[in-house]
Amino acid sequence: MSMSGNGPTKRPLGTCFVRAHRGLCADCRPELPCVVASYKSSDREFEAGQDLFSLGKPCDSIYNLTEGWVILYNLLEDGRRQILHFALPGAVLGFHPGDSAMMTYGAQALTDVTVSSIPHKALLPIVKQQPEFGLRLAWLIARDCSLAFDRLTSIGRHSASKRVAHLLLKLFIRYRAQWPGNQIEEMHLPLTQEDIGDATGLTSVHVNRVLGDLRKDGIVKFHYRRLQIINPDKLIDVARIDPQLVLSWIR
Amino acid sequence: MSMSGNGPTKRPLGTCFVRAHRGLCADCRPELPCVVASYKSSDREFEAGQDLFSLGKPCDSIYNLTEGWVILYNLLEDGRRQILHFALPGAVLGFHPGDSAMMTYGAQALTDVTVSSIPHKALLPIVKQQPEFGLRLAWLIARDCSLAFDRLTSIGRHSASKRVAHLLLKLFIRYRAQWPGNQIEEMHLPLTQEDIGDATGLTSVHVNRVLGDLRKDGIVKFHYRRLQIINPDKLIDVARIDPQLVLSWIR
DNA sequence: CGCTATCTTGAGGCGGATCAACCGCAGTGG
DNA sequence: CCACTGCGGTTGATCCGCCTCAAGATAGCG
Repeated sequence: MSMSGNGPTKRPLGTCFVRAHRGLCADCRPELPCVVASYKSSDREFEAGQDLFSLGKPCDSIYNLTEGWVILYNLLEDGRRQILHFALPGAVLGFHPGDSAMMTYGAQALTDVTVSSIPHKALLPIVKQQPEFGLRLAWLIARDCSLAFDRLTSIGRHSASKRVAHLLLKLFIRYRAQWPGNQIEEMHLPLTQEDIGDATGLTSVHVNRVLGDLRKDGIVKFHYRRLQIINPDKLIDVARIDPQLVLSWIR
Repeated sequence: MSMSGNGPTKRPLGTCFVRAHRGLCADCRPELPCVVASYKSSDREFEAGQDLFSLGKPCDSIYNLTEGWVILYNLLEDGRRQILHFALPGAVLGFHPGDSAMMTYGAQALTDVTVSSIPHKALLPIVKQQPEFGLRLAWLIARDCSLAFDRLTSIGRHSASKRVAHLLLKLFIRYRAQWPGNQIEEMHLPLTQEDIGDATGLTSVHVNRVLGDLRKDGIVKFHYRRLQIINPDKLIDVARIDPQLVLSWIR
């Protein structure tokens, strides 16, 4: 279940095939020389459904996601789940506060996934050789933190339909940002309605009703992991996101 | 409204007066040489209620909080608010994704506050001189991110009383961690019930009822900004936090 | 073709929001 | 000294959004 075949139909030739994933590697931000090239990072692959690391267990490496979708999640003792974050290519995973501490959340591959891993022990040497690496790492983590704050506001203060709309819009924009210059209004979104519920703090039953409403209102269709944005303006309105801000994301 | 006079009554002499605030400065993690000493960071003060930076405006410096409490928050168009994070001494504020971008959240001083500020422009030179600085920065931000994930789970999946208990317990533990070796069960918590509501996604009315229940059950008392933990074990149970984990925090 | 995961739809209940008083207390100004 | 004001907390009545439980329907897959 890779991302291939799910992409947009018309895609500009040339650089756009090089995904702008903004990770730790060399092609991400040209103005900063890259480190990973000089450090022999080892690639790993995970199948959809596998855990990259697990809740309550130690994790001795950080992962730089190069292909696929990963969710970070928390489990409650009664089996319910809260999805904390959707990681897209470029994300850094597993940089935890405190060396060799237990992870306080898990990471599961939503699709087949490839990552390059760097042991925690290697971080200090890398940083000494390439000081910019540390800043870039901080920058990537700060972005994830900002996304977490965003979802905190959504879950804490918005109604069900706004939460779902917000989630879909954000994922759509983040996905699209990986293929700059590309105009799409449809994408493969590897989620079940249960996943959407776990991310928005709702039950899958209620997510289903909300999606039905959004479809009836001609805003979005989400059916069997295919997301279509029918009316972007309405979606932005329902998601309670500043249109100005959306423009700045799209660039 | 400084923190003085609010501290615990019996405090071990000696090192415990040096607050372990784990910030960017030299006394935070002895194993890593510090940077800020070599960079002439400028101190600033803010009064309680003032904004360190505001939602939708640019912010050209990062702040290292040295004294006081700061909240990060979001405002909705209808005037409601979501508190995203409580920053305690040692925290790094204003390191935003993307240089000179608009802040997507605001920061307000809950008490009188002192910070040392470092312009964004100075970060790259600092990192080049002291590479560990970048790692420490990333580490601090990752910790905040982890706390945000924690609250996401609480708000998304727990009942009102669990959310409130979770918040109070976390704040208590984080406050106490600043004074290691100190046994206290009472603290000055500079929050209103409205603040607690804005942090937990509840209304102040409902927070009031929940606090009443917690008081009746002999778990905690929170009255006019004074928090007393009556029954820590029960609180840990209600907050749905792994007792093992709590122990590891307390050390 | 049966099995399982996912989606769909309905009925009923509850947790927390909303609306609306009222209290206690600290200023503050006459 | 007391009236006035404002903030924060307290309490009650009512309402509604979302959860829960339950029973199909549909799609994907070996």
